[in-house]
Amino acid sequence: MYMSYLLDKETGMYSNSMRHPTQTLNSQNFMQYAGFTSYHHVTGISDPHAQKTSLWNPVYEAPRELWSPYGHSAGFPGSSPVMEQIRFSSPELTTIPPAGPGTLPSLDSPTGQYSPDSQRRNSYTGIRRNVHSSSTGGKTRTKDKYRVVYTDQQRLELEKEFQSSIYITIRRKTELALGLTLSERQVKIWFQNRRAKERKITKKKIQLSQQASTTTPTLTLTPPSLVDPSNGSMATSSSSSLLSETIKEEY
DNA sequence: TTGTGTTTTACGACCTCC
DNA sequence: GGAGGTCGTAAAACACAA
Repeated sequence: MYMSYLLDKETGMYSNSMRHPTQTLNSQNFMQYAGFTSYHHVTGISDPHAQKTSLWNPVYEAPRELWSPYGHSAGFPGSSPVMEQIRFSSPELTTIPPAGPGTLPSLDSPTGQYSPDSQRRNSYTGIRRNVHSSSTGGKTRTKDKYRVVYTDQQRLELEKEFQSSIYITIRRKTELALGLTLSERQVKIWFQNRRAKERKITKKKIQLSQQASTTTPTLTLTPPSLVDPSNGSMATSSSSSLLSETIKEEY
């Protein structure tokens, strides 16, 4: 067990975690992403596995029962009302434009200096990039612990994969690790942390809905106006940003 | 600018499954 | 026994109000 850890650390871990100035998303691949979390820059860029996603083999999905303890009802985590709201409250998850077929956006894209966050808080991104480019190889080290900041690109792809399935297969983990130049261990841990985050959000949602039901019984968790009547998914743009704001306020 | 709260990586402990 | 799961936590990175 620990052998693999060491191998990971020696090979892939932290090898590329420096946030290079050019290692950001191409502007055309970004969409407004108001409220998933303040740190995410998730959006509609081309999904290298878009076809694969649509043809996602259920075999690769984690057992459904594994979701239930964490507020996931049977089926995709988004199938419960709570999860539905959470999962599809992010514009980038509902309004991803059909991007170029099956390629990861170039990490070297010279035009990739744009992100939703950069729109919202330019000063922040500037500082942020300076921090990562000027520190010791993009790593910060205190005592014996590293904590690197993943690039927008890496987060985006990981997030998209998470939307496909909250559990990643070994194969996809390997592919993602290669594609994002992360170690498989990093991908695995990212998914673990992401699931924990999802559970946390779900828990919060449930608490709030319970509180709301006790105070205002008629209050619905998902206003009909936020649901796209055509397909039942969350509406986009303004309505989603409204919902995102709601989620954001919960923190 | 600074203090404080939140989010994001990363890890260890422990558990389950194969 | 190894791999990967959750849970809890540390600490860096970041947001934001004062």
